[in-house]
Amino acid sequence: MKVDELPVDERIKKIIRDRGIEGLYPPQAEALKSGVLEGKNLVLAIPTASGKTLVSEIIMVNKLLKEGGKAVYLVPLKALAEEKYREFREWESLGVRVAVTTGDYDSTDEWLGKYDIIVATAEKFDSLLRHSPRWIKEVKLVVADEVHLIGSYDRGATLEMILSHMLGRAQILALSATIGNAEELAEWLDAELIVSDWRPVELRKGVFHLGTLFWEDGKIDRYPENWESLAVDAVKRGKQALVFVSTRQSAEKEAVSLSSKISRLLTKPELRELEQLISQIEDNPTTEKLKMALKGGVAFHHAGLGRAERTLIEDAFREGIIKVITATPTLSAGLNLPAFRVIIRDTKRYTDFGWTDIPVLEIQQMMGRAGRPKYDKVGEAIIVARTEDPKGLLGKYIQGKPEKLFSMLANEQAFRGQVLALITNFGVSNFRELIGFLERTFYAHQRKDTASLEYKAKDIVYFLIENEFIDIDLENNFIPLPLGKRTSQLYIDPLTAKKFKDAFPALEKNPNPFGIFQLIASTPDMATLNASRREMEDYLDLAYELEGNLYISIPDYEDPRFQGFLGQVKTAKVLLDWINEVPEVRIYETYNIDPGDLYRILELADWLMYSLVELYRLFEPKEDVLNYLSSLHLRLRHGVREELLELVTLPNIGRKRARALYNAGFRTREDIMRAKVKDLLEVEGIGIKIVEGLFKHLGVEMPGEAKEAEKKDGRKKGGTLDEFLK
DNA sequence: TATCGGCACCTTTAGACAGCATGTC
DNA sequence: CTAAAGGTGCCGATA
Repeated sequence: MKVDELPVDERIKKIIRDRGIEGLYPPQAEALKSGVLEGKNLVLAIPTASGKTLVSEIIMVNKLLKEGGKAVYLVPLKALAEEKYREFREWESLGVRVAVTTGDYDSTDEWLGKYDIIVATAEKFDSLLRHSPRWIKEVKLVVADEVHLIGSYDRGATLEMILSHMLGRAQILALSATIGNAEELAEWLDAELIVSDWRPVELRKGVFHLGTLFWEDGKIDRYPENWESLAVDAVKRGKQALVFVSTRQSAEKEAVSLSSKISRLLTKPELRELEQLISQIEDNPTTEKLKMALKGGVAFHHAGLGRAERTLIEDAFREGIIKVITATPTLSAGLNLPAFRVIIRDTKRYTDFGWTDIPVLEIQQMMGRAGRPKYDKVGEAIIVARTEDPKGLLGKYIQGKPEKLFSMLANEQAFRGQVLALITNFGVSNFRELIGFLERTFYAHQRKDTASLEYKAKDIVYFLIENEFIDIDLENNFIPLPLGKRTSQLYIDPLTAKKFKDAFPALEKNPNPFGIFQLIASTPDMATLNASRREMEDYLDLAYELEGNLYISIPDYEDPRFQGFLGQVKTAKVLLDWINEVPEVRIYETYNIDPGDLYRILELADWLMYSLVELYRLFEPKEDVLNYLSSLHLRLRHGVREELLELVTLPNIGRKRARALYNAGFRTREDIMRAKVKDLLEVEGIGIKIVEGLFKHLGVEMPGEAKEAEKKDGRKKGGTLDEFLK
């Protein structure tokens, strides 16, 4: 189908043609002819990179131009939200205003009212629904990207609830990977269904076993026995490869190993570019290995890397500077990062239940990464059989069908929060109405019988009443209580809120960081570290040493919570180090964690600490305790001791610069306002740009001497910070 | 007696969403 | 519930 023939606004066609697109892919054309443009719901199950985004763009913009209102685009990852936001902004030339909102970004509900397309993570939109801003009723279209995540154990329920809420209130466009029961999903959504495996780049799939590569069409290629030759071969042919493995350690090891083989194939300019790349990376134990691998044009990619490193690697791979990435599943569902050849080294994964086969759906998504649309005629996806039977892998993952999707609404933790929200935020005022709502869900559609779900809902309602989240009157009507409302808005698990509430009496008597951090770490919303076998004794000792500061009693060795408790102690200790200004690198070394792990822990602890303070407010707070908690929250956010809290509010001043300033004698805002530029520049980490920012913020005129100082800037600074850290 | 190599046993294991008020090193 | 790689520590052999 030609773009010109599209039954949409002329301005849309022009923008598409300006992108260099003249014709639509068959599945795109089919989708647009399905009736979506007339307002019908649609489930579109087609491979990644076959143009789902363009279809949704056309549908969104056409609807907005025709009817006004708003479109919401839901994604599963924050990084994906940013990516889509950048893409959609192209439509701003038509007067369509685009916004992103995730936990990282702006959240003032009414602020979003000014925008037409809102890109959001599912959880963020769920949270927005709970706050019910006025503009919600203007939402006329919801696009759910990666809708198959409805079947994800921990996050599926959220998506399912959003769609249950919006079904009938807005048009729904559900974008899915190929799944086993797309019809079922479409029936539920009262939607047209389009399934296709058409791809813009041909995909060849095969299994590699001991040097033999069995293609699905029966052809056979021979390689050296080690699977690494597949990656080396791709680079030899001037292409790139993506290698999926199951553990971080493997990713790092294989990256370094491949690097030595691939560096020989690189040209001088390529090596120089890599050197340049390496010089941009900050030093820590994790990046040391990364740098080693990068010397040969290879990188590993996993959640232990910091954000800066991740984006650096992704960008350099897109530009072709990096030839091979070895990755854990971080990359399997995330960003758009295709490569000529995808090599799947592992098809098993470690979970809470031990080692399990990775679902067909996920392996197929990894394989779908093969082939760069503008550069390759074909893409190759190869599964490596090491100990497995190659025929079995071929049958299961290449010729086999992906799994069916199952509703995960009944997942206890997710359901608990959703039931609470229905009562406190969505006006469900008795059990009958609750059941009424549940009957609209995918769970009900799929299972027909909602008896077990009702049973669970009843248990949760009792739990909520017993713990004063809600009340129930004589006519069995639900009455939301402040604890329930706040818990739902804070978006924390009711169980987390209960733990906080139960701890308040003890906390009031002895507010202290260790006890509070252990409490936070014991919460189901927190990702805790695990104490390794050899660390166990250390953390047990620490727990006994600080026993008086804990708000719980230390579990017995035989207690099933024992192992978890030690992990909580370890997590609490990391947080303790953080607020005592222990340098990051030392934290990585001491606790054997990666930068990404620390970032994650801090992000969660910050959110939960805020929630703790907010909930404490509801229970006749004592002034001094409240102040203590607020101050501890700030220390946690900035990673500083109490005395730096004032400095750290200044722009561009974090824990390091604040400490350097403080030790150099600049202890308050006034100190800085009175300071000479020359003296400030003496402080480690403070350059002319920072001083300008500080003075601007404080409303101080920049004296003329500053220009002169700028020339001198760059020489060695006094080592105040190092001195402190000794 | 110090050092090395082999071998059996032990240990460990992916990822990432949410609040709020504005700017890290 | 369904594994496999890397690390650790012991043992004995060797110089």
